[in-house]
Amino acid sequence: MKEPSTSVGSPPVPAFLMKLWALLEDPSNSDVITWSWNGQNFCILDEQRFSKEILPKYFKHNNLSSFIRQLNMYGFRKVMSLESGLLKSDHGSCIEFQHPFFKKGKAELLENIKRKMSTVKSEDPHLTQEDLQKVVTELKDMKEVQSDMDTKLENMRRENKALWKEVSSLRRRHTQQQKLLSKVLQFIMSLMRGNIVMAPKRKRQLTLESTQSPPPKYSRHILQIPEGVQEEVYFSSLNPENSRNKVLEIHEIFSPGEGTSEDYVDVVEPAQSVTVIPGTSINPDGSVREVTADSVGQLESLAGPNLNPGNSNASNELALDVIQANTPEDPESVINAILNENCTTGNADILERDEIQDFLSCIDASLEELQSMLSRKKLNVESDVIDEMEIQLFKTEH
Amino acid sequence: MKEPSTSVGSPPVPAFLMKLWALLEDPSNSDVITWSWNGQNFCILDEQRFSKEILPKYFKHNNLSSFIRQLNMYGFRKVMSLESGLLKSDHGSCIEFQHPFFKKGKAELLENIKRKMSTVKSEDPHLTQEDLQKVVTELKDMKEVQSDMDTKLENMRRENKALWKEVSSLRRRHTQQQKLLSKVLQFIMSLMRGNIVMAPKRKRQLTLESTQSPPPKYSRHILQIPEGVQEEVYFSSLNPENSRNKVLEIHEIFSPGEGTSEDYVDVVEPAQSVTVIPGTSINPDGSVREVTADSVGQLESLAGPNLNPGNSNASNELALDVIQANTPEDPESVINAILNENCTTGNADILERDEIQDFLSCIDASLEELQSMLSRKKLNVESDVIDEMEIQLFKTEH
Amino acid sequence: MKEPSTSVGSPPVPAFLMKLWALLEDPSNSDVITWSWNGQNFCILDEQRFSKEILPKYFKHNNLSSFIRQLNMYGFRKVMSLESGLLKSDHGSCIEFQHPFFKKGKAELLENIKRKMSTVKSEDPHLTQEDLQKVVTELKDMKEVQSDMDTKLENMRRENKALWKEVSSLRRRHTQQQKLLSKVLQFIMSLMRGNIVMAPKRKRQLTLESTQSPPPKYSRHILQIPEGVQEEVYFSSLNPENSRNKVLEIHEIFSPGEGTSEDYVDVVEPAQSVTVIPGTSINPDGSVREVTADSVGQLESLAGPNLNPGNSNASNELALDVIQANTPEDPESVINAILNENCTTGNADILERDEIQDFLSCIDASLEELQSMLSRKKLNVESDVIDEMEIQLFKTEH
DNA sequence: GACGTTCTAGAATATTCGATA
DNA sequence: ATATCGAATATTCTAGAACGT
Repeated sequence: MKEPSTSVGSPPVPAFLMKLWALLEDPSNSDVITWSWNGQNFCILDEQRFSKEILPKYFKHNNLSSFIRQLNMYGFRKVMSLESGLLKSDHGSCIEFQHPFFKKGKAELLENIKRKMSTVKSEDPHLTQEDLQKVVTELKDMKEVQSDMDTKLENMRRENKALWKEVSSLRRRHTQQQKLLSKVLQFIMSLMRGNIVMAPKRKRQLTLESTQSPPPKYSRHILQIPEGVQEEVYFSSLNPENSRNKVLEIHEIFSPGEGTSEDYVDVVEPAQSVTVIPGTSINPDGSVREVTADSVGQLESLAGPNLNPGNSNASNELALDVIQANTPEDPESVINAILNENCTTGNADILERDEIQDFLSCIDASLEELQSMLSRKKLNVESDVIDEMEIQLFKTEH
Repeated sequence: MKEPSTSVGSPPVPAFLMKLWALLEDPSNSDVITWSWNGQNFCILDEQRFSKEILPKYFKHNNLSSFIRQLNMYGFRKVMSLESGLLKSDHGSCIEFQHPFFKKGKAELLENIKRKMSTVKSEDPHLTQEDLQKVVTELKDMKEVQSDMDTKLENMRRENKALWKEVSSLRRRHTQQQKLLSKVLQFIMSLMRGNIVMAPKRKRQLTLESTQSPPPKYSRHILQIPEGVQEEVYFSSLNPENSRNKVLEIHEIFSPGEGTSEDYVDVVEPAQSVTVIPGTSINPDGSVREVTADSVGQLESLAGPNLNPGNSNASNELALDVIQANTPEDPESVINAILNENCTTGNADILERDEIQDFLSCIDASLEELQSMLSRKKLNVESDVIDEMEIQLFKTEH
Repeated sequence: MKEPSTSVGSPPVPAFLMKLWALLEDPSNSDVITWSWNGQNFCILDEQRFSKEILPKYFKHNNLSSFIRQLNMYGFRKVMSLESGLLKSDHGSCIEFQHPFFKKGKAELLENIKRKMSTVKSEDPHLTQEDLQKVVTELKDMKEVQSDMDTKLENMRRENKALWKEVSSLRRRHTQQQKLLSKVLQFIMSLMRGNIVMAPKRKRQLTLESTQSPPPKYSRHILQIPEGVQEEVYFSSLNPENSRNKVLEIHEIFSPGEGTSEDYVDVVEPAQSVTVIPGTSINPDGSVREVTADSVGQLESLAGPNLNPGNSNASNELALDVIQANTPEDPESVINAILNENCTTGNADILERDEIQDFLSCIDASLEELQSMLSRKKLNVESDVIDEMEIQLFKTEH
């Protein structure tokens, strides 16, 4: 008959299991406790005698409950018999237990039977309550924190709205300033030229293509001006190819009838008001509206205000259109466009190039005129010229 | 002998207690189970007989353990006897139990004995524990997330501070630039007029107060320039309709093709320089300080230091004051003011007025001086001068 | 005949079901309780005998109601027979029950029969459970809130990036504009000086190095201009102290008394254009890239492409270098630098110096050239023309 | 610290009673 | 009135925990 080994090398089988095994193997106990008929389980046939006679021989007690406790501790389970719940089942009290690794004749399985661990986990249910309280407290704290953060966020959103508005305003003003500056430049240049051109005979010469003088050496020189020098851009507007009439146009521009300055804002605004605020957009009319991520608003470009005077005035709009075309409905992409837009490339260069060209040709023209003029005589500013000017002014202001 | 009542009115005493009481009161059981010597506890003298003979007579089972379970359920405790630890005390196995409200002869106390609640809560403690663990884990995660977000927020706050400062700086510079530009314009205008006035015969008239000619219509007239039309202020005087000189060029400048009127806003814009940062304000001197929502700080304007020269130095302050007056202590409202501020209205006009005044008086003064100067000598612009000028331009662009 | 197994691995079938099954399988009970004709249900044929004879053999009671209670507990339902509506059909009182998983011969279905849960729970665990549920719900809510906030944050980050880029662009353009303006001023100045200096006697003096006359007071004067007063730089050359014309006015304008350098910063400002965005930096070329707090990137300046014409093209780089030197690797500190940057100090002076030098030399050169040019021809502006203009002006201002 | 003994508690099912629809 | 259910108690089996070895 196989005996469970307590040899070294293998984990020692607990004493209880060894005793239980021995207890069952002892034929002298077979009328009190024995394997079940198929050797799968074991049965305590006489509870009374077992506890009072057998148990003390193997253990330090005579309590069936203690024995059962041990069985449970090692994972044994009671086998429910049909007659378990009988009202008058006085005698057939067969207490049957079972364990997957406790089978008759299979002593080698015993080492698989593990005692349940001490379950050292303090007072779970009790602590749970305390912990839950802590959790609730923390939750409350976190909620406050969240609330604070949300407030901060909202404040920053407002800040940013204001910032965008401010930047938009700055941009607008800058554009206008730029235009003003351009005008001053033009004015200065025309003044110079004007003084020259003013000569009665010279008027004709303003037509660009019709000069007989040698092409301006200067212009050649000017052409060598390194690009990237934006300043030159602005001068481009100075050189109307054949400017003779311009004035009329200006006139219109400057006299919007009532001419309250605010009127200009509106009229103007649409064109440059291209500003995009993520989460916020500034409408063409200057009003700010929110653009939630969810309700994607319309894209708007940051494309700077066009200062393009003269003929190159469409360049910025162009750039804008490009962006808008790409992302007509997606603010995200607009933002991305802004963020990814290479400032050193793209429209800037284009503009610059154009402007430079413009500028240079302007200067060429001016020089040409100057040359031709100067070649003949001094400049005389004649009264009729002024006359014309004033008349012009008068009209426009109306 | 008193019998525990099951009468109405008082909470019914559980069957177990009634049975236990009856069981102890029955003298026929006294050799198996009985009150202790002092009537404070009760003892099971013969475990075997008790479970197999007595119990079935009172309960639906014959298990001592079930009986003990009930005792425990009602709060009874086992009384540890001295011989409990003895190994061979098989016979004196007196199982003794006790309960504060279970005393011999005190049946009225029985109703104080409460069965322990069912504690049936499915898998509450177990699942609760697991769930609570999950909750705690999530809480920790969320805390980290919160922390991260807070950091991000703080960074953005700093960013925005810098942004505001930057924008403030830009605005300030823009304003100054604008002023500079205005002055240039003034200068140009006065120059032009100066040149004109230079005419020998006309000199007189330019002196404002000391002319025999009609009183200075100009100054008077100038003052009548319609407000709000700043551009016209600056340039209107320059371009008489039919003038063939300057005007031409200027003309071009002013007509950037499509000629959106937006260009004009800028000139007026300076008035807008009142900006407030929520949570952050930029002091007039450019320093940034924090304004928490709690400790509402004072609103302050981004309006750069006023460089207003001459008499119009109060214009910016004016605009600022307006806003501050409205919202002297509430940054929120200031932000709102910015956001809702109607770009086409407001202080702009005020400023304009001032600026115009300023401008006009400046011009007046300039003219005066020019007159007096010019009265002595005459300016001659020679053609080669122009030449040089262009050369000069070329050089600088290098 | 199949017997319901109590083997391991499968959830144990409750005793009640086992007993019920055994009870029905026992032919000795067939006259009291049995399967229905089709094996779908089972019937209690004799209520009396069933409860009083059969039940006690299987259960701890003899109450039909208790048995039925158990049936209900396990989901059995009574089958309403046709005679159910009959008034006195006591004899054929066939009590029939049914369960979808309780079918004759289908013992394997028994394990699908589940007892209804106890439903009752004590207060403590119950509340704990509810509380935990609340906590879990709150946690979920908070997570959503967090997610929302994170989204908002991200949007704002993008916004700010765009803002920074925009501001950078504005700054760049402003700087360029400023330079343009400076040139205009220079030009005007040289023009003026030309005009004035044009006076035969004055020419000599303008030549800087080669004059026999007293050294150019202008240049000297200019050099003496207190630093930090940039405005004066630009114009100082214009107004030799005693010049009585325009220049004076301009002068005043540009020197706002105390003349803290900050006022001039703007003119000079380009140097300050070093701005760093926490979490985001704008490269010199204007592109924006992210700078995480972790991987601290390099500070970079917003300083637009340097448009510095002439010799002063290094000014911007200079300023940038200064800041970078201070905080070569720490974006935080850069931000701080921006925030704490004293607008009235620092690099501005440096730049100014350079610019001034540049400017002055430019002007000197211009003057020289102008002188030499003007010495040859003269421009005559005739008075009557001027007259007309002024009249015109008067009119237009209407 | 693992194991053993004991007492008590947990948990599921079982039994009973009464409420409810 | 019946069928189902709620709830308290009861019974059983298993687990927790204290204490000792």
